[in-house]
Amino acid sequence: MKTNPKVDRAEDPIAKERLRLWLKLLKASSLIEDEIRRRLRAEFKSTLPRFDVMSALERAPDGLKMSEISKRLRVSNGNITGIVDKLTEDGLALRVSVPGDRRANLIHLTPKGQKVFAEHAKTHEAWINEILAELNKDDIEGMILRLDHLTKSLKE
Amino acid sequence: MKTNPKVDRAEDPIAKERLRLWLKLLKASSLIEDEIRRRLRAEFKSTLPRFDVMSALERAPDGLKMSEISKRLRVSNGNITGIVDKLTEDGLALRVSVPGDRRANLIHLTPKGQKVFAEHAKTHEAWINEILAELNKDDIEGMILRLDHLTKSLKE
DNA sequence: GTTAAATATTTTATACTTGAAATAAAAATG
DNA sequence: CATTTTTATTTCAAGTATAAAATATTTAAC
Repeated sequence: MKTNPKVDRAEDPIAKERLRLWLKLLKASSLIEDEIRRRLRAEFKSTLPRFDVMSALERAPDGLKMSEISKRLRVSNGNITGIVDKLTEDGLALRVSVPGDRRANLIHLTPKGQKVFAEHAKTHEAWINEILAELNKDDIEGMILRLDHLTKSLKE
Repeated sequence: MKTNPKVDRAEDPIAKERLRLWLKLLKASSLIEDEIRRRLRAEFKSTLPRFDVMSALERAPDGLKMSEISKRLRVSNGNITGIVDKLTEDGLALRVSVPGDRRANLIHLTPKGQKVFAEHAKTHEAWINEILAELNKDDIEGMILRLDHLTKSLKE
């Protein structure tokens, strides 16, 4: 059986390189993410989703609607319901009803939540600094440039 | 209250850059990963963990022990138990007992599993090629180099 | 060769995640 | 102003993930 290289083997060599890049990007990202999750659990008995929600709330002094949180973190509404429930049980967040719209709530960090998050955020930054310590300024700027390019191209 | 800039504000400017890099790395990686999960679900009614397990099995013609799968994918044993259970129910994988060690099993892809995975893998590669289409050879090689550097530094 | 240690896997409790369905309220349409 | 559509959120079922405990078996130590 004859094969026509133009058709049967038409794979770009560059397609394989793109796949290789993706696998390496995923691996690096997962290694770091797993380590952060591990430390959040061990040091603070917390989790990355909780950290992410608190981080979003921290930057919104007037509170955020549930749908706004899920939009910013790109996760489902139902997911946010559960995480905010837990934060509320732990006294870290509050649902405040919106006058004039009985469907919605504005979620706020409590003062305790602000205090807890401030500590977590500070430690988190130190962890990342430690984990990425081997990267110098050129490495960092080089990667940021290319990641910006990539992320921009992903949004269409 | 006087502050001493050498102590109170001792943050490296580079620490902030490392954090910025991490957030961008995580974002790019999550965007791609979410898209792949979405397509696996929509096109194949499958999931990324199932794809990953089948991919590991495909490269091991003699089968893999449960512990070997979880080691390669860096996930817990219990997790692999559940995924292999599902693959087995669907007729895609098999547990084969190891003569001389009644604790262990070797997990294999069935012929159906091989066929299904071959199709998924081919499509997956095309998706990545499409998703990363904007990246040229220089971008790709530049990122691969830096990611290799990063991943290497993460393993100590 | 019995006891102790290590290995292989499963089970359990808890948490995260999604998409889809359900509920409720507000806004738009006719 | 009654009906439809949109918006906001929760609930649900199913799958994914972990750490820790439980089982079972093998290997090592004495």
